[in-house]
Amino acid sequence: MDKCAAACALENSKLFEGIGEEDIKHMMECSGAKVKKFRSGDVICTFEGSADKVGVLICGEAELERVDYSGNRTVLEILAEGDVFGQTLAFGNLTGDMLDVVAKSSCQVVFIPADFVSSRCSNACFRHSMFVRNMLGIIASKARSLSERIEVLSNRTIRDKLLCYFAINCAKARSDKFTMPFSFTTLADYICCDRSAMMRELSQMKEEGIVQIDKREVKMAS
Amino acid sequence: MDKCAAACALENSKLFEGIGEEDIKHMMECSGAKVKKFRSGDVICTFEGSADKVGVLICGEAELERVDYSGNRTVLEILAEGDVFGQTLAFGNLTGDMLDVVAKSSCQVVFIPADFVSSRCSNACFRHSMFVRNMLGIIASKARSLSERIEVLSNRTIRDKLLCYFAINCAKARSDKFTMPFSFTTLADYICCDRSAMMRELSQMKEEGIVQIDKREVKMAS
DNA sequence: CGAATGTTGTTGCAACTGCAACTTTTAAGC
DNA sequence: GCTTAAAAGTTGCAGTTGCAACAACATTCG
Repeated sequence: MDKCAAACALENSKLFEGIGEEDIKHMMECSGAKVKKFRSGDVICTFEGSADKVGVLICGEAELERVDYSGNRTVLEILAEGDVFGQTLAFGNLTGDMLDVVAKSSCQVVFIPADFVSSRCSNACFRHSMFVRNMLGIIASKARSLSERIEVLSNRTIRDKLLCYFAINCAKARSDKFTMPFSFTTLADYICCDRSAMMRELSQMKEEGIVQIDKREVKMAS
Repeated sequence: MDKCAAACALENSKLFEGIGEEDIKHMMECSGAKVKKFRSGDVICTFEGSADKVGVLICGEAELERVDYSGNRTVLEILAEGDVFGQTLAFGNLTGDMLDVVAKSSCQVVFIPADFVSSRCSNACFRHSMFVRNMLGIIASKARSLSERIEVLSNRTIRDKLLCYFAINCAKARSDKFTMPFSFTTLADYICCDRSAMMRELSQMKEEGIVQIDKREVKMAS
């Protein structure tokens, strides 16, 4: 038995916030949604001929990854509990690269047919509008985090990307320090640059006294 | 009189799709939304102490721009008719840089208090849920275009960024060519690199016969 | 425990890119 | 139609970055 299955249930998800257990059950039937479980390393979803479903990560951690023609892996998105992914919402995979969502720990995922979200519920579920409203909140926060990443990526040098990323996270923590949610290897993917080049830049910044780094805690000089 | 004011009205916006003219009028009052007009060059919105409003570009073109501490202008987003912007949805302006939405032509914008979108309508408007559903569609398409840009930016070299951008747009046009919606100067901002460096790369690519460029029409070699 | 796997940290070098400083073309405004 | 501003197109150069190839830790797991 994995932790995930025991600890989490549908009613804890942002998606069903404010909706009673009974109603959720009814909606799951009404929409034709399905819950699936995955183990760390499993491919949750590939953007190939997949039907138009929306996936919601109920619990666990996952990543949306791209593998381009020359084999480079890029983390396009880091997905946490409550995050949404899906063909309609994300990438149309227009470039032909491999694109998939991979579990980074034990995961539980709900797949909901996209038309249930966007159309009127044909069964006229009582809670349907609440569900749409919750979905709105989730996607809005997704848009926020995408925007945030673009803000980081819009910087032209590695140093500026790092400073921007650090500044944003310090601001979030309302402090001059914060703890990175992932490894430096993943950070390099997140800011889209070579890991060794990033490490070189980090070393220099440490030497110049701009930042202090202890494990995954980053502290910026005032 | 500018074209914009004559040609467009609220009911043509995606936001009010499927909602009757009368209902729209009622909702506008109910929500406390306001319509404002802008001319090319006007600053539509600054992300300073602004209240929590959602802006919808009803007609015209605008850009979300950032000006960093050293004066570099970056186009963070290109906004077209029906696009949404706002503090909650976009950047929290955590880095302290200047951030504003600037009109690129005559524009009409609706400002809607954010709580009207996310909360239950206290007046229990009949069309409120339809409105939320439309907003969902708009934000989802925004998330899509943000994702698309991240896909472009995640490439490490200018050449790969260009190829990615071209590939996506050819795929959208279902053709081996497409017409750029903006200038090369703006494209450089969009892919976040130096314009002259981009032009240099483009020249080389033309020489190598990878692409053909005529004005704003880009054609890729099969 | 020891092996295997993943993360951190470094370095040399060639290639790429940002910057500055121009000229030439287009487009826009009066 | 003329003036002005914006966009396109070039180039040299110095500084940055990607790439390849390691070494040193750290973690996980049978």
